[in-house]
Amino acid sequence: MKEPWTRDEASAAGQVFEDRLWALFMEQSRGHLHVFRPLLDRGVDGLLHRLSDGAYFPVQAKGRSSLRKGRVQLLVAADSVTDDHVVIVAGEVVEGGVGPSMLVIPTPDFRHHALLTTADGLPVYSMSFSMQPRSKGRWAPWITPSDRLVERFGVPLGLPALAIAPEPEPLRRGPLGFLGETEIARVLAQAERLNLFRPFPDLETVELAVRHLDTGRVLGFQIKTVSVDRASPNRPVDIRIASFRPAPTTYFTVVAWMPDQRRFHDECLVFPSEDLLQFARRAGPHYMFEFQPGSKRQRRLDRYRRPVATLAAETEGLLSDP
DNA sequence: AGGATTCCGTCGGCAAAGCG
DNA sequence: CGCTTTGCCGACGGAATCCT
Repeated sequence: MKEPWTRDEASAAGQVFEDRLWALFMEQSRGHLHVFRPLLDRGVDGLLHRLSDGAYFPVQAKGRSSLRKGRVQLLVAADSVTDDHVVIVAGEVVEGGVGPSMLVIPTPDFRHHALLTTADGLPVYSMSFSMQPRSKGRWAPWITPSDRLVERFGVPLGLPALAIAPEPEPLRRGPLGFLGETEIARVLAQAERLNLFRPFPDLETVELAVRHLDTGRVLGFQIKTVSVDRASPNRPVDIRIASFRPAPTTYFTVVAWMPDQRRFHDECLVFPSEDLLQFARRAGPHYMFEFQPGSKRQRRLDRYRRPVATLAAETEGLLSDP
């Protein structure tokens, strides 16, 4: 048994707990559940993406480095558990791993069963739960063995590992793709009520997940970048068929970099992944179509053309209640 | 023997201390 | 100031013990 975490190590312990949690999800789901982490912490520590149906689960992780009489105690500010979509996952950090069981509980249930008290005049929820699963306290319905976490998110244990198609090109997403992804993140970051997430690790076809802070709805953007100039104003966009997973929550956006002007074209494409086959064709291992920003001749793409500047507002609209 | 009582570890709750 | 840990207390419930 090593020395207990000191005070200034406590926040580090929280980080360790988070990382072990994400690793557990990846390990237990065999690739069927992907982890996204926030670019900016706005109350959600991670998004779990269930590949079978595209569902997203926002997760708030609560790790404790010491038990209190064999129990994990949580005191959380009331205003930090107001989002009903969030699932709280709490557990213990032990040397080299996590405790044998965890609390996996939706925020509304947590608020309902925890004690609402005050700390220095501010409302705080207080609770504690035992590591022993035999206990039959009020929290028992949400206590889960740490090695069966994914079942709480609708992913059965023992699934065959999801084959990850090896990418033929060593640089599947080169500097240009990163530039486009960063541009979309920059534009979306301007929306006050959107929270951005990136996959962790970076093997998801969805490259950016966007969550609305008010409605809790999530969509994933697959970002494609083309480079256009006078000589080649019309450039192909290809999507690997092996990794293409259309889902109602998945959208594509295509931005056009203009290297001679060192900026992006004002026009981009935004379309639901389920629309792709309406205008793309098969080309070997890829689906393919051409994008020419500003063109009047690609009629089938017209309904998806957008000014980049309106992307944030458009995304907020997509995530608002219908 | 059977019911009542006591005991004790666990659980829930609350406040405050500790710490950078 | 924000966050986690610590101290302390009362309620609960199962089990051991006691009483008649």
